[in-house]
Amino acid sequence: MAQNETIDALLLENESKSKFQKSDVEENSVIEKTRVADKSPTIESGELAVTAVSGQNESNLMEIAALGTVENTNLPSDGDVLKLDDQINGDIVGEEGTTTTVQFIAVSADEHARMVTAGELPESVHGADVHMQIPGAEAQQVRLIAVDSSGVPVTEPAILQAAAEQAGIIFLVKDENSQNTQISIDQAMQLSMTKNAPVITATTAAMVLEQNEDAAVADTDGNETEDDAMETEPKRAKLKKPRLKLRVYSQKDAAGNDEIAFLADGTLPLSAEAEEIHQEPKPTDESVYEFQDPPTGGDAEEQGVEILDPTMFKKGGKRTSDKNRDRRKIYQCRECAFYSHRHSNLIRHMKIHTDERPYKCHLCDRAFRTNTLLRNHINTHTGTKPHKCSAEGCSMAFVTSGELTRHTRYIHTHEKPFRCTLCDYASVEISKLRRHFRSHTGERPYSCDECGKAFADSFHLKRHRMSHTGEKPYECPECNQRFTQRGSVKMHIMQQHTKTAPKFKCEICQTLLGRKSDLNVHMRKQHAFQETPTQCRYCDELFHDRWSLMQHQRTHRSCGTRFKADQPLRKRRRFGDEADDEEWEMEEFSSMMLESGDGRVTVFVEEEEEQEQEIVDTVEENQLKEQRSPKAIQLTELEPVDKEGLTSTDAINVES
DNA sequence: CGTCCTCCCGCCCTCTGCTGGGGTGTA
DNA sequence: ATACACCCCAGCAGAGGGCGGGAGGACG
Ligand SMILES: [Zn+2]
Ligand SMILES: [Zn+2]
Ligand SMILES: [Zn+2]
Ligand SMILES: [Zn+2]
Ligand SMILES: [Zn+2]
Repeated sequence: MAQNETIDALLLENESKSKFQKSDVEENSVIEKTRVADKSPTIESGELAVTAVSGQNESNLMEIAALGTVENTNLPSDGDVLKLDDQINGDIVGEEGTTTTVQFIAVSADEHARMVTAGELPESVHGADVHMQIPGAEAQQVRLIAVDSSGVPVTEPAILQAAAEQAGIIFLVKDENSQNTQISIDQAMQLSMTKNAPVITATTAAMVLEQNEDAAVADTDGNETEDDAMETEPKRAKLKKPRLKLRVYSQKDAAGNDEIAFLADGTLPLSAEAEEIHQEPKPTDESVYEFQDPPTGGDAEEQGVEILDPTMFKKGGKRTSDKNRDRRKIYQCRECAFYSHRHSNLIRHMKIHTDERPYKCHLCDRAFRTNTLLRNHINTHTGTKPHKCSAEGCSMAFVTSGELTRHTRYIHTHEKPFRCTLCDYASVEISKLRRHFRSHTGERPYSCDECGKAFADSFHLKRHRMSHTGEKPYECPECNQRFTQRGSVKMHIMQQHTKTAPKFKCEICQTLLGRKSDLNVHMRKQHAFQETPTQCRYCDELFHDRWSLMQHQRTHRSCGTRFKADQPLRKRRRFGDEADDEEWEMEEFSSMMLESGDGRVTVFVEEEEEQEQEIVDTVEENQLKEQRSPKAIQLTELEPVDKEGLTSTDAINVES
């Protein structure tokens, strides 16, 4: 890679140690710094932070180095960390650790060719041709290459996939329903080599490694307290999953400007510049999105472990604040993967493995592990909420400052630091982004133990379970009928008792329906354009939608076979200039249009021309409009019209 | 240590939209 | 008389907003 290029890296740590991410505030600092540096904006998805920077290279080469580091360290064999590594390398833990670093490089096809020509890459390194969606940057078609730290191609699918997952890169192809389907990196590479390869989108995903039934990470203590007994399985499992962390750092460039750069983990020789960077010590913070400027710390390698006492391990510090890699002791819990470099924090942590709750509330029978928790709890009894919202007209107050900050973002500033890389969604909290992202990936971590149906959200599962128990928690105060969801009883009251439910009118046939979704069904059933027309059972006429056909046939019955011009005012738009195939019989319309004689027909026809091909599309457009602007909803509360009394004039008026 | 602050998971809520059986009008 | 059509409506799921409270980092 050329010098002076800014290289973005996704530095990844496999943190199975229950370290948590930084706050939204820290998150913001990333974004802000990025802007200060006048670089591309940074967007994070899930726990992954990616920074796209074009760098000083005037070519439009986009280089993104993503490191998925898979390493074994000489941890004790009963340490329950780095299970993923065990799985991948199959190495015996306890021996000198081995490290497999998979480097993903996104280059243009041209650059790829150049690298091969220049001997920087073996010819055999093939990549995945993907549409790379990097937040804040325009998506680019790139070739994603996977090599190890020596530049040797990595081909083992399991390692590739694990590294891609660690790096938080996911690959999506559109299925026949235009839905994104996630594929493995190996599949992406295979697909890329085929003729007529589909468009593969590579993007970044929230990463929480699913260890699934890996017994090694299963909860080992079984010491859940009564208070915790209601915790669900997913929660328990999740707590023990290895967590992947990503850091993005900045440094000053030669000119002293902020520059997004990366810190590698000491294993990857990317360039001279990169070497220099990752010799810098890493920050001392656990933040995923920590944005240090300049970098102040570096990951020290995992050090040897020596037993401090029977209840804890000690091993080398994973971070230092010292360029010389001063080795700080860390104290590891023997019950779980937690460790800390403060003994006192470990002691405090150990309380979660026992039922010890020395701090008892004198107002109720709850007890807590720490005094702070007790105090916060007592505040809920007394209503003491020291952190008051200062926004005008807002009387909310909170027990903690963090709650206030969050409230302010939700209600007042609408600041949403967490943005989806695949759509416009943004959220105040990262957990919401994770949840949202599952709607892109289709991931459904919460499954019903009764029927196996899986859900993307824990609440969905809980709500679903009621369908098995037959539980109907909500009751209509008027008629005592019971319902499964609150929304249902609300609707019931509006429709049955207060009669305040809005009506939705079909603009084609004036039918009034009680719900928008019923209108949708009506449109699909009655007014959807059918490619193959149906012939009137009494004459030769052909119709492309059911309602028109039925209306027409009605005229035969009421008036013999005499034609009557109460035809539907639906005319199929022409596809391009094709004037043939199954056009509406315009002659019949023209008499009717002349009848109206006020020019409105012309307007009607023109509007129809502007609309998309099919009536179905029209309906969908209307729905979109409604979503954008509630005022556009046709919420008429008119008296129901007599369906049989429709005339062509009525239908025309709908358009006005 | 005690404490403050940060960070996170998960709970609960609403709004929204689809589905399919029931009931009723109609041909 | 009866089969059919179709709106009505509860059931139920998808998505997102807002908050409570527990655990951990760091510091005095
Ligand atoms: Zn407020
Ligand atoms: Zn999205
Ligand atoms: Zn179920
Ligand atoms: Zn009622
Ligand atoms: Zn209609």
